[in-house]
Amino acid sequence: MTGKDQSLIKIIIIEDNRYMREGWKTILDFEDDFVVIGSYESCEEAFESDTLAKGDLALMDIELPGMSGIEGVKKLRRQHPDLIIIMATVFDDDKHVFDALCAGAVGYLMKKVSPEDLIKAIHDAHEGGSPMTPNIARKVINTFHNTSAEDNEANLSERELEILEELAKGKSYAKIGESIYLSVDGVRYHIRNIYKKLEVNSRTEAVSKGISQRLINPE
Amino acid sequence: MTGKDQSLIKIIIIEDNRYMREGWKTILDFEDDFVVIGSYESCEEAFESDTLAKGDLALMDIELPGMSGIEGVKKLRRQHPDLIIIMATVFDDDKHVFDALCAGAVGYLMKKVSPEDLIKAIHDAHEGGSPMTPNIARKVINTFHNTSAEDNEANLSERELEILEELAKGKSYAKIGESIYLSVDGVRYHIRNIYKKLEVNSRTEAVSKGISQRLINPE
DNA sequence: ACTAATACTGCCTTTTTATGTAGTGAGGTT
DNA sequence: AACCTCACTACATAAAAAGGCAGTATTAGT
Repeated sequence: MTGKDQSLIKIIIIEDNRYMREGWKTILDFEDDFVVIGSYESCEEAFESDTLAKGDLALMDIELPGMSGIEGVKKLRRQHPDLIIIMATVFDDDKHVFDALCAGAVGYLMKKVSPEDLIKAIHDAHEGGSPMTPNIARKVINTFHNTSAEDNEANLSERELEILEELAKGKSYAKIGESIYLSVDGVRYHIRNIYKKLEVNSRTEAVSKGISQRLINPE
Repeated sequence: MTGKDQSLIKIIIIEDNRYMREGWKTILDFEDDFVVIGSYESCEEAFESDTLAKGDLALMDIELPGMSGIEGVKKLRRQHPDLIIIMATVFDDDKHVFDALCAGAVGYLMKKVSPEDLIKAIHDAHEGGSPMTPNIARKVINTFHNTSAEDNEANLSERELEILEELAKGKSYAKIGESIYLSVDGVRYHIRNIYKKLEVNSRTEAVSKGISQRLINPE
C-alpha cells in the first residue's frame, strides 16, 4: 500500500441529471483525496466504459434511464464485488431503501445531502462504514426489533414456539416428540393449535409465517 | 412543545464501571441540552427507581452484574416503549450487536467512543436516527445483502428458486404444478434436486434453509 | 454419430402430515 | 359441586410427501 493508493479514492458517478452530476463531480474533485474517474448518465453507459474496474467507489442514483439503479447495483456487484456502492436518491420509502441495500449498496443518502456530509459519507464508506441519513438508519434498525416473544401477534405460547422451532428444522412429529419428551399426539395437539393461531394448514406455511413474523429465527 | 422540552434531553445511564459511569455523566451534564436524571450500576437498580418513566434516552452497557444488558433492554422496551436505548459496550462481535438491536436498542456504540461522538450520537438518536460506529453499521447492512440469485451458494436454478418460493407458501405439488404449468412429477423432479442441493429432506427444512440463506424472502 | 447433461413424465411404496373426533386428568373459577 | 380450560393421549382416515427407479425429448459438446 503506497501512501497515494491509500488516500486517493477513485470515484465513479452514475446520475442522469446533468447539473447534479456535475455538481457532485465539482465538489468531489475539489477534495485532495478524491478523484472522479468517470461520470455517466446511465448504467449502460457506465458498463460500456472500462473505468468500473478501476474505481473504488460508485455514487449512484436509483431512478435512471434504462436499467434502474437497483438492477445496476446488482450487476455492478456481480462484476466488481470490491466496488463500494453508495446510493443517493430522492426516495426515502422503505421499498427503495431496502431494495437498494439488498441489491448490494453499502450506503444510502438523500440527494439533498450537504457537500460536507457527502464528503464525510464517502470517507466513511471507504473506511468500512455504511453511511446513511439518520432516518434511513432507524428504518434499518427497526427491521431488527423483535416482536417480543411475550406479546407476539399470534400469541403463541412458549410450548408452541418451541415446537415451531423444531418444525423449522424439518423434524417429524416423532422426532419432535423425542426432543421435547412428549407423545406424538401431544406434538400434534400443539401443532394444530399453532396452525389455528397462524391461520395456516401446513408446517411449511407455519414456518415461513413464523419467520416473517419473527416468532422464530431460522438456522 | 415548549422550547425547553424540545431541547432538554433526559438521560439515564446504566453502567457498572463507576469511572465510566461518572465520566459519561460529567461529559453529558456539561452539555446545555442534556441532563442525566439517573445513573445506575445495574438494571435491577434502575428498575427500582422511578426515573425510567421520566427519561428520554438510556445509555447502557451490555455486560452488567445481574440482569444482562440484553435482558434489560427487552424489559425496558416492554415497560417504557418510548425510551430510546443506546448500547455502549466493548463488544463488536455480531452476536452482541444483533442481540442488542433485536432486543430493541436503536443505537450501538463502542465504549472507546470520543465524547464528541457520544454527544453527537445522543442528539442523533433523539432526532430519530440510529447512531452506530461505522463498522457496526456495515455489519448491519451486510445482513441485507442478498446472495445474488445467480450465484447462490447452493446454486439453485431459476426454476428451482421459483419452486422453492411456492413451497414456502405451503402449496402442494399439485398446486405448484398448476401455478407454473408443470406436471406434478415435474415439480417433484425439481424438488428432489432442491433437496439434494440444500442437503435437506423435507420441504420445511428446504424453506427454512432457503430463507436463512436468502434464496427467497418470506411473506 | 455418440455421449452427456438437463428437464422433465410416470409409477410405485413407505412414511409423514392434516384433520376430525373422543376422552382423561389437573388446576382454576363460580 | 359443577363447569371450564389446558395440555395432553388415542385412534382413524385421507391426502401429501419422500424416495427410488425407469424412460423420453431436447440440447450441447466431442
